[in-house]
Amino acid sequence: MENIQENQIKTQLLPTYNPKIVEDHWYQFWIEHDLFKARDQKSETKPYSIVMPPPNITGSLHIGHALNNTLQDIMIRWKRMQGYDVLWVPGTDHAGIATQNVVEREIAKEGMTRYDLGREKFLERAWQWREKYGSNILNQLKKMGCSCDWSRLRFTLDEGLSKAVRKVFVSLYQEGLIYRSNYVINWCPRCQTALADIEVEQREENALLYYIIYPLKDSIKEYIVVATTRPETMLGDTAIAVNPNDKRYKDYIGKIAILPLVGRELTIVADDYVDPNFGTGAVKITPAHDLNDFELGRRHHLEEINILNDDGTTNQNAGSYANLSVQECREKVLRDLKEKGYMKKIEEYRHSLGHCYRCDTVIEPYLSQQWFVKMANLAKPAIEAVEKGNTNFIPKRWTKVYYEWMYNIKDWCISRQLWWGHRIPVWYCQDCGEIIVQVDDPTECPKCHSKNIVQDKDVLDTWFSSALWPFSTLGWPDQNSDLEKYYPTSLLITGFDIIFFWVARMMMMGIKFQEDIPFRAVFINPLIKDIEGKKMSKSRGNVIDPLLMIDQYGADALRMTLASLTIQANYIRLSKEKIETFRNFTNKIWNVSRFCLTHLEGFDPKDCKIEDFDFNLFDQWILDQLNITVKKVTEYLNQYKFSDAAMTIYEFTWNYFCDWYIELVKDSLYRKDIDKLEKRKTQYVLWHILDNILRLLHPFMPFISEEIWQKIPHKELSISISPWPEYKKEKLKKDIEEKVSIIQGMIKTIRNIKAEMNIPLTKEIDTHIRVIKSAKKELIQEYWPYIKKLAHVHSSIIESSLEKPAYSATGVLEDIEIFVPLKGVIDLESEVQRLENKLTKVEKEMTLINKKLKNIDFIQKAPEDIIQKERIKIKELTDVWNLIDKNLKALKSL
RNA sequence: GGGCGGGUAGCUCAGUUGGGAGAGCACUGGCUUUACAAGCCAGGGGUCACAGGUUCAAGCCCUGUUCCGCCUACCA
Repeated sequence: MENIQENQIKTQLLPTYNPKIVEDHWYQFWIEHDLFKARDQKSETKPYSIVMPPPNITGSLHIGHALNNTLQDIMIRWKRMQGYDVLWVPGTDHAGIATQNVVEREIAKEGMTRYDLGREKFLERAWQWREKYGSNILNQLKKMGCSCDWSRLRFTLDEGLSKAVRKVFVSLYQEGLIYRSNYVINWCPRCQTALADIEVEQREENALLYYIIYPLKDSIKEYIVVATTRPETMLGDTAIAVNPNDKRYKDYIGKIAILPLVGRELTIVADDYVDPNFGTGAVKITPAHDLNDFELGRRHHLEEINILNDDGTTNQNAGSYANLSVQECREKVLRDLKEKGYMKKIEEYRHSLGHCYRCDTVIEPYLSQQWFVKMANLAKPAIEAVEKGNTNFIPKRWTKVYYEWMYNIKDWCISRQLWWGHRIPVWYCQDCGEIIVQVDDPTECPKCHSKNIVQDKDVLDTWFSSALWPFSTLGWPDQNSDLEKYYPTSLLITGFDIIFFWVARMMMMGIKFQEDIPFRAVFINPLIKDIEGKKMSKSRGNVIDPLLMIDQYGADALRMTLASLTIQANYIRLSKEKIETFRNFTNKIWNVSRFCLTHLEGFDPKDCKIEDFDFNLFDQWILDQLNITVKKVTEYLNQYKFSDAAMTIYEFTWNYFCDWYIELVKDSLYRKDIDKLEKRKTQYVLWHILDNILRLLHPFMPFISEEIWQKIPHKELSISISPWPEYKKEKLKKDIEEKVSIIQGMIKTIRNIKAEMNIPLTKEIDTHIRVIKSAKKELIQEYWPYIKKLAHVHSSIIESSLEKPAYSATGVLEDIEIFVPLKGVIDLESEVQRLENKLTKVEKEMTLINKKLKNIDFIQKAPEDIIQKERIKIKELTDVWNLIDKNLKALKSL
């Protein structure tokens, strides 16, 4: 607390806002006072909960995290201010492959592989690494101002979460929804593990299509030609397939072909899978290295020959081609085929190739024994939940993406040949062959009581534990009040790239194990690209580092920028310049607050009786505008329109409060002879508006709003637990806005004349104002001091009838004429030109409206109020035109 | 092949039910106006991709065309 006060003295007078001496202090303050902590089951308060998409422990905060967590924090802080019992669960993900890669690289520096260390020692190293670096990203989130409940921090490999993983696995296994099978899966030879389909990135590449001659047995002349992009896989061929309706090959079906270089006999089979129009219409079949071939092989009971080792080199099944990398093997096979005359031709070809999403290595389809989850039945209720609207995607179009994947869902390969992760809770009895699947580690085989049991070597896909995140983090499977109170969570915010990986799987697991959806809404935030629309990447050198931006501009500026960009699109473009805009905004807030603070000296809202105050036109106007702003911002946040919400506050603060209200009240604030009550009233409005701006701003810009709010009179300990401004439904006085707009119009018109006549704004001038309507005349007279001040006018005549001074410039506002006598100063020609330009503008508008009004169909068919509007418009424009024209003629006759 | 998103000011983008084209940045001119030059004041700038249709009225609804981006699919 002392620190903070010292700090306030330091910052009080600085003319520019310095986030560096403010941000850490307030974060510490919030933490010290437990302001981010959710209540508990005893609290009756309505809950609002979000579970954070857990960043990888290997990760460092990038701009995508910054956006995602800013949006969550906005919602969380907003709901907290609205009085909800708010819970934002933070946590990290153990990231199987990524972490293992990092630790392997580390021990490689010591000249070792993980196999040198052994599983146990390797895992020790991995945990050490995690202890040392695994919280980096969480500390970076604190820099962002994220108001997570750190007392509920979770990690996917925690004891509790691991228990949840085991319980889910065992339960799904017992239900027959998890099974073990030999299947062609995606194999990353570098990571040496299986990958799920969606972990493979397809990319189009230039390749070659090789046409290879396969001779027929018992025939010297006849042969069959097959086309392939992966010639080395021929070593695992066990058949050739043709389409049964392909006349060209009718006589070949059932015959035997000889595999070149190897000599293996291949049956020629008929199958509908083969497209007669592609290649030669004949396909080599390699069941162990191609999914389609595998399935065809099963239909025709073909032999499955695996020619690869786990590391992607060829095994003994490749014969004389053994112990080569795929590339080396391909080269050797091609060389030999050409040499021996088996290569018919080679064509250039473009096709898509799978790459590992973690290390980009080319994926090999690979036959191996893996664990799978049966998805179809799990998907069904998860689809229904969205169809019924129990869970809503925002923007809505993402529902289609979700459905598309869910309808075509395939079984999920969940075993990974890694060491870092949740080890599969399956044990095999070495004596009787029993398979033991249970939550707790067994000590003996339940069937034969042998102690000779070994656990499955594999670990589970990281996403398997992530899928449980919304309930495992809340304490499941332990009976626990958090789960009861905060599940289903209120909202999930994430990127569209993990709708399949994560959102869909959480939906399925949540519904399966909690019998309820995991979240009521899913907001899909856009992905950030650079200003040219290119993806940010280290190799391109176009990354914007959020921590650097915080250092340069402050966390608030970054957050507000990100919020202001968050429209409901797929991509948004970010640049430093955009952040600068909002850094400037923080400075604007800082300075208007400095202004307010100097005028709030000695002010205490407790001394105020609002009934005693006589709010003038501008007071009422700014209070109304604030009220409208509160309504808009609240509605926008309700609809997750972050950009609109942010920009509405921005506009009110800058364009209404700073540009107009502050300027309008300055005079009375500086006046020495001001009435005490009058002064207190003005102070009250200043305080009230500023206080509300800060509270509206707090979810977006938590630091600066707290810093300033603590300096103005306030009740609560922190702005973060002060109430969100409420919209007051009372009818606004209709004429207030109209009156203010006339006064603003007068000021702007005079300023415009000055600017266009090259007169400095601050040069005092005289004006003659002709205003016929007495109500308007009185209005202008009443508020003349304000117009005089803001437009820098020296003296004025305001009459319903007066002569236009001969040598003068003219401004027209509706039916009001403003003359600025400029004898000796005015350049007649340029004033004529100026008025003519204005006339042209008005004429253009009039033409459009006249066209409408002359259209009989319009008069007959358009609604009355629309027609009326147009008539009023044309009347006003005509008046303005006449006035300008009259003055123009007068000028010309001089 | 299938699907989705988008083409509005020089740039980045708003524009909810059809009814006077907006913002930020950039640009131009002026300003030592006592909170702020990270500022203040004033201003210029758009055939709303193209073609057709519905309508009294279309940036918005419908059809077609075109260009860009993304996702997805087992054509070897």
